[in-house]
Amino acid sequence: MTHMNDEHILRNAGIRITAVRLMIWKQIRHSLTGVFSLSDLEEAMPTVDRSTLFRTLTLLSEGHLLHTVDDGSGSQKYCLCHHDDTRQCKGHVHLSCRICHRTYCLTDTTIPPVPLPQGFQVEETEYIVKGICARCAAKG
Amino acid sequence: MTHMNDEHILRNAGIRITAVRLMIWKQIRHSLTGVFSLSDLEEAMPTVDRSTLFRTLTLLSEGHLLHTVDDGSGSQKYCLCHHDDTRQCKGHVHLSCRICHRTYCLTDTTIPPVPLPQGFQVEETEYIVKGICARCAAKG
DNA sequence: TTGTTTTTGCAATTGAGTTGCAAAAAAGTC
DNA sequence: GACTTTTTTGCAACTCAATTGCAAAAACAA
Repeated sequence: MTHMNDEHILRNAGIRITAVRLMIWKQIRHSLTGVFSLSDLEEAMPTVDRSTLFRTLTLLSEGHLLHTVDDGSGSQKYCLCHHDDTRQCKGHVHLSCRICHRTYCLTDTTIPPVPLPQGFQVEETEYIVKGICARCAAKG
Repeated sequence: MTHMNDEHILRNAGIRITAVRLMIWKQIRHSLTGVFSLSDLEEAMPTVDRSTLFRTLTLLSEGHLLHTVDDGSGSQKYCLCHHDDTRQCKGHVHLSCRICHRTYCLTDTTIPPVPLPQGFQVEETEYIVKGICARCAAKG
């Protein structure tokens, strides 16, 4: 966790500041919890155009302020990094709920390695547990 | 592996036989290797309509003759089961190549378990290693 | 056969992601 | 500050895979 303010964080990631970008970043950092999709963000910020949101998410990901999560739902998800830089926080397990379609980060559960065939160059590993989350299971 | 013929396999899975379904099943069983997408199947069988292929894939999956693979590419993949029933062969690791977009099944590499939070009901687990496959790495 | 149900092919729709382009905003220059 | 250049934004349009409604064709049943 950092004590930098939002402007500093963006600038530090090499992202030029604009009113819209700052607004989007603040929304993500302060209001969206856990893993979210472009649609979630769109819903939270109906005044900003989808393409702008999309481009900003891409920018934030490239700046390593967000990381992308493939939860197997077919739609790209994003996740705020708990470190200053996503490169320090990759490789943890995600839970994906079939009922509420929420995806949860198990930030502290790192992905156990497996033996891989010779010659395959690993870039990224996803470990997704699909099922029913505690909240939905409780409801019935 | 089974010594049943194709008709028997389908009937056994509770799928009614039609000429088209049999043709699709034979194509998958005898000609498509590894993990494939609807588009791959479409390409291999241009005379059959995409919606029919799609509905048949769904049917085969529901009958546990195929299993679905989320390789994070955004498009659904399918994989022929090496057992008679997909329920016996879930939970192995997949490799996904960023260059050729092929997905490989590591049939014998089971997914190592991780500790999960109380209350989450697991239904399925995906372990996907993304990167560059040996073939593409060799090319350059 | 004839009538009923299921399956298929076509066309259309959905939904997420993505792009081209002109207007608006920001940055740079005098 | 005024003017020019560059970047960003919003709109509309497009792509691509998945999915559905519906009428015709095929399979099944009596």
